[in-house]
Amino acid sequence: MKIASWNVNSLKVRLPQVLEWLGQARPDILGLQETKLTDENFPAAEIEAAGYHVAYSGQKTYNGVAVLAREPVTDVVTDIPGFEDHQRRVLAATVGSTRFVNLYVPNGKAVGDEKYDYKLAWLAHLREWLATELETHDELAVVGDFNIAPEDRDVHDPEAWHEQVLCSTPEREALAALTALGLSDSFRRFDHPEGTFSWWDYRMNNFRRNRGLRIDLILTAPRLTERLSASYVDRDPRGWERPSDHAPVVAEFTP
DNA sequence: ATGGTCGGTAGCCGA
Repeated sequence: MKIASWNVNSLKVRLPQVLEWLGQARPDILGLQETKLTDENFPAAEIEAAGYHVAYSGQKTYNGVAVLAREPVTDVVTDIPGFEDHQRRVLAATVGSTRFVNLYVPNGKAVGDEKYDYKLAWLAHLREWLATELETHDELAVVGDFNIAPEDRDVHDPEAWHEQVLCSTPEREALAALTALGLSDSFRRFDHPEGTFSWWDYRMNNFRRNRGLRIDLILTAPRLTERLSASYVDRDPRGWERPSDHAPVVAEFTP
């Protein structure tokens, strides 16, 4: 089994690349973030024609998440229970025996900004929800754009990013509170070259210079962690014409 | 030199 996560920064623009990548990578489940499409504008027919079932939760202009899967998608949840939010950032679904939680974690804008406080509150509610999801689903995967670089080795220039948004101690502690539930950062179960990132700002030729951060993660519950056979970033689509600023991240499991 | 690019939208905001 192969699962993946990709912040596409507008599915309207990136649909051809998503279809291309589905064709070559053939993931069983793919979580998309920043679709930036209302549900009535979601390109479900094109995705289904590529052999994928799909569930989506979107809004105009901002945010928006979707789950694409080769098997039917059921038991869809689009909000953190008990946390009122008009921003479409959550899509949990069951695919086969896998419980798949796809997230677009708030960016936070800057440490101390009201958006930063919203981010930390959002993550605190997420933790409570995932604790209950873990009680009911052994094969839980939590994927998405977490907008948090877990450690300094996930940052091209840790000094420049020190205590900045995406790297601050409260954000990292909020992420650590998720992994403390028993969810493993699958990427770190394997060896990787230094400077492996998943997001590179469009500005300043940051991709060419590999000035990036690893903020797109696949967290796995123990029953999936023990079956992990690979976890990596597929950098290729970031180098395509008119790319997203994020690359897909992938995890593979033995049957 | 304190910006720099995208995408969506509408003449700026968010990332």
